Amino acid sequence: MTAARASAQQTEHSDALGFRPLYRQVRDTLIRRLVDRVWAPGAPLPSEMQLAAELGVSQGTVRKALDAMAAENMVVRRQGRGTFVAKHDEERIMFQFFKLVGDDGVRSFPASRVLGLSQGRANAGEREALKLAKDARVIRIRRLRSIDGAPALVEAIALPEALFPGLATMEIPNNLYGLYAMRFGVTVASTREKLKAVAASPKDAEALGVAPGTPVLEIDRLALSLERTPVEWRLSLCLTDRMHYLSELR
Amino acid sequence: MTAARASAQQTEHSDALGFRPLYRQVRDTLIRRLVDRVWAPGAPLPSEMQLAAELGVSQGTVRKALDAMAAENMVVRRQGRGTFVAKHDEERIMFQFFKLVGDDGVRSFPASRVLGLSQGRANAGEREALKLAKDARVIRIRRLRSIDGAPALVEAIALPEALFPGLATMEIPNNLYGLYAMRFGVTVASTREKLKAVAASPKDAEALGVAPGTPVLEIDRLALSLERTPVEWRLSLCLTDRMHYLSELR
DNA sequence: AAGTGGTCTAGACCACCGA
DNA sequence: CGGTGGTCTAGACCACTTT
Repeated sequence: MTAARASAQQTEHSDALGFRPLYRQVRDTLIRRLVDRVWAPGAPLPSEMQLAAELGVSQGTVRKALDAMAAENMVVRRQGRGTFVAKHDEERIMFQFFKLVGDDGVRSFPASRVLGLSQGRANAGEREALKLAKDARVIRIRRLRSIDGAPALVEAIALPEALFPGLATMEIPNNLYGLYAMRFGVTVASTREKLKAVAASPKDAEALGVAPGTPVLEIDRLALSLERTPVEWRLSLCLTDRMHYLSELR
Repeated sequence: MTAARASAQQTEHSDALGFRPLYRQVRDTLIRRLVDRVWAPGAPLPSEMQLAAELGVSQGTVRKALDAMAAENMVVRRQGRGTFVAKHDEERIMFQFFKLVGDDGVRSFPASRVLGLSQGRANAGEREALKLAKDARVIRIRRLRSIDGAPALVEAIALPEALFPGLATMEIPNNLYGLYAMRFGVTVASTREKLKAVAASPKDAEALGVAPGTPVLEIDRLALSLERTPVEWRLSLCLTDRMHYLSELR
């Protein structure tokens, strides 16, 4: 984006249908750079003044773009220090994507134990959820997660193999989203969760150490990248006798 | 807030600890007026220019306050028309507070049938949830809600009697939040929901037409007013065989 | 045409941070 | 102290809606 941009924007203004404000174009340009890893997670972006000069817009316009990105948790702004690319550290995941809270109000991030790991052709459900082609392959992970040693949930995770080459041979960390970001350049920007109450199957009940048929909270989660493409499909079954899923609506 | 305000704000700027930006003070002033029903739900607020002149600040500051309130769903802004006080019509409730969606992706607002209505001293749970004094009284409503004639959920609702005098003698509409707003001047601005999977009790199972012990989704919802005081406590038990609770996270 | 909110700019000053 | 983001102002122009 150069000085020519500003006038290009003028013509876009005149367009009958597609009108995109300047700050939105700036936002999209910056998101593009985040996707392209121009700046690493945790690194500071150039200052508002520098970006404004480079992109040929006013500081106020850059500010509005950055404010929008901060509202979407893509960057973090710190007064007096700068604007930083959001990181996927445990704390962020815990508060942004992990909604399970102990009934005492304390949030605990559960430890994980991998129960199984496999690869293969995506089945119909996986293709549907992850929007994959007919012959695409997936990596599957099954984990048991515990809090204070007590089983809390079992997870079945499906990943497009194309996005995560070699993941199956790696050590699987507790914080998967950090791994996706660090090793594969994939940023989880949003999730869509469908919740149901179901009866635990014999297999899941055994893993969780409860009787088959025990009511468990099923969380069907699809994770999307910055570009809004499906990145991970995760089916979790949670024991909710000592914890709950917290949802705050405004 | 008059011209004197602007200088008062200057001194607040100098305060070591309590620093409140001008736009936030404007926002709080306007929220106060919403609470006091200076403008009815659905009515237009004065234009930005008029508010700016009246409050002795610039139009840009009023704009920032109104933008913040729009982000909190307190007002609705419409280009070329004006800024309006948010209404509690069915559509808004459906998309803002009602997160149950059919598995086919279609949202249906369930019809209601009142199963019971009573009044009395608040029990320990009700006092705790609604932050009531020891001898406070509550109104209790029990409803069965159905979609296409099929039972979908049972609700147990508790309301502080002090906030809703005479409600117990009224016709109970399907959209309770609209009633709270219209007849009692109480606006539900946000909710906090705790979700669990539980086994249906014999009583609830009978109401829902399922076998006792069937897994149901329990939604423990506390509704807060604009001033963030508890207004309603609602315990819902939902059948999730054909629907789910949708949660989108960014 | 008039009035509304939406965008964009430019400049001033303030609060916060680290060197 | 200098640099960062945060607030506030003022004015111009644009897009949308109603008259």
